[in-house]
Amino acid sequence: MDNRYLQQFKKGSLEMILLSIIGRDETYGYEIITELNRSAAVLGSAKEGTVYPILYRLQEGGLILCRIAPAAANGGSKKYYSLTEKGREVLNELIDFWADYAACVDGFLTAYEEVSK
Amino acid sequence: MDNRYLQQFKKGSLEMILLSIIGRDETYGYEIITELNRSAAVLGSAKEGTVYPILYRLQEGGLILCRIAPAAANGGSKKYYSLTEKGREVLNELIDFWADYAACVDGFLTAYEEVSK
DNA sequence: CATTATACTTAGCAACACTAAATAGTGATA
DNA sequence: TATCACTATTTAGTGTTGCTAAGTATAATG
Repeated sequence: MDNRYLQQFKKGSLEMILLSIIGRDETYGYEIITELNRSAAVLGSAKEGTVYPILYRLQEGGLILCRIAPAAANGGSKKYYSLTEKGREVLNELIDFWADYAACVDGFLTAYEEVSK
Repeated sequence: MDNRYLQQFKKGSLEMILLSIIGRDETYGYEIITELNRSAAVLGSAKEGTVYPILYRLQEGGLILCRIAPAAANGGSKKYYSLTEKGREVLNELIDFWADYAACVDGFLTAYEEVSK
């Protein structure tokens, strides 16, 4: 299974996933990375160079906001992110849109399977 | 709803969708475009600059092969594409992978909805 | 003091969908 | 026959995204 497809599938949905994680409770980049690597093996291993730029982009777009916490035990200082009102609205729209989109894709795949079986 | 997300969601899955359409029956670029625009409104309007490069890429990778048909009534000559054995294998793997991937995404989204309701 | 773990930053790259325009053949219509 | 509409394909250039790979910085541990 070519790893290229995984990389492409992620596009767009990774941003939505980060919003949904932050929407559960405020969290920071490193924790998001470890969470993804622990509970989402199908996504492959999430890297810093992927996650942090998404966080900056979301902040830039006003979808999340940042609270800097002092350095905790054994580590650097954390940047806690939480959803803004706009972020929550966009996430809810994205969730609806994702459902439509996935249903559309499934439509093509089942149509293929109907014919090819 | 920012149109940007749609464009990103498509990445990777559009290639899979084209494979599934070709896998139903041999077809050509223009027909794929009209089919997408007719029955997949959620994908937005499919453009030539999107579909044809994917076809070339799939052919390059040995997933589909091409048969040139003479000009039909009222139109130019068509290039009919069909799945190769390799293409069928890859498509089947992609379908399985897509199911896992979509389930993973849905997992994050429902986890968010559990908390935020 | 070196190591380990935590936490964030960023320059450069590759892949993909899109924009936009072009080419070319066919049939109909005036 | 000149023009238009429709069919069908091609392709150069662009923007967004995730990844690679390297770096900075803090604090506990031994």
